[in-house]
Amino acid sequence: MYTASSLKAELNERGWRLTPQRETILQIFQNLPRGRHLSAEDLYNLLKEDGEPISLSTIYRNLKLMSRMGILRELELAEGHKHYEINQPSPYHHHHLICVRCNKTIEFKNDSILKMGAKTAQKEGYHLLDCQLTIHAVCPSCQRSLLPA
Amino acid sequence: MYTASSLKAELNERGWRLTPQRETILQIFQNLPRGRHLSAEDLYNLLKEDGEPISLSTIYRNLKLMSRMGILRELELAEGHKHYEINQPSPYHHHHLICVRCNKTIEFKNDSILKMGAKTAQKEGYHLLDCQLTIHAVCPSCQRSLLPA
DNA sequence: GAAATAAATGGGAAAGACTATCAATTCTGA
DNA sequence: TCAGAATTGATAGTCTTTCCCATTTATTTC
Ligand SMILES: [Zn+2]
Ligand SMILES: [Zn+2]
Ligand SMILES: [Zn+2]
Ligand SMILES: [Zn+2]
Repeated sequence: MYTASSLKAELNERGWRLTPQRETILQIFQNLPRGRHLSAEDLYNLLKEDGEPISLSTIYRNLKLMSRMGILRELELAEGHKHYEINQPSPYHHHHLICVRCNKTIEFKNDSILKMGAKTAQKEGYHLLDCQLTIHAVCPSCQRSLLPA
Repeated sequence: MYTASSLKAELNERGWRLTPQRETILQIFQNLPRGRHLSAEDLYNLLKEDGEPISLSTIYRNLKLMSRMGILRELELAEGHKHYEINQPSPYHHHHLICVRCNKTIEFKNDSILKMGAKTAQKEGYHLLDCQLTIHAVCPSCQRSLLPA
């Protein structure tokens, strides 16, 4: 769990700075309910409605930065744009089962997957940032529908 | 392993057709060496060089279609565009360890992950198409480099 | 096998997500 | 307090992917 000051420490370590925008973004994701994922646009609109807008440029820049730091996870839950969520360790770490037709997403947990991922990264000398099992499938209701594709 | 006629059967089942373009695309992916992944543009150029060009529209349409059918896998190996490879069953099925800085990708196998994915999909009544463990990390040489971000 | 029906292709235009640029602002450390 | 460096915000630009539609091709029917 990041606090403003632990985020600051980690940023400073790399010669970067803690800004109000970065702190706000971190807080949003930390308080997001389980199973909620935000796109850049979602976050932009959410902040605008809350009366503390952040420019889209800054949002895109920081979503990428925080993903590269391992603070956020970058998810492909729908076509055309990415979604983000906070990257949590073992008891909260989870994966996604996605319907490729309607994008209905189910989260599920499995500790052994994270362990295997960490082991694989270590074996190759890679520094682990995120480990996600993504299952592409067709949900029950989309199976019943006779719509094409 | 798909043949032209098994692909035709599967297409016809859904009211679709086997075209020379679809057959060509399937062949390309089936003959691709291990560890090679193609973007839409890669495939377009490859076919053009081979003297049997297919339009970009058709390529995009069919990469999507064949992914939705479970014949191809849609991978996020680099930012900005997708990569595709043939979707193979258990002994050949594999996953990806990706450096988020230089996109160096290592493939690795793990049968238990596919089993877990299949089990999860089944439990929720989803029809499985693809199951991929994606590990985002920083490779050894990028760890040594002092470049920002 | 020819005609009718429906699906697929190709080409170009369009959409839409993301990035680059740069002047103005803000943070940090001397 | 001041200089140097990083960050922001606004906008223009890039680039992948989708849309549109006339033409072509595959399948079905007679
Ligand atoms: Zn999630
Ligand atoms: Zn669905
Ligand atoms: Zn692969
Ligand atoms: Zn690297």
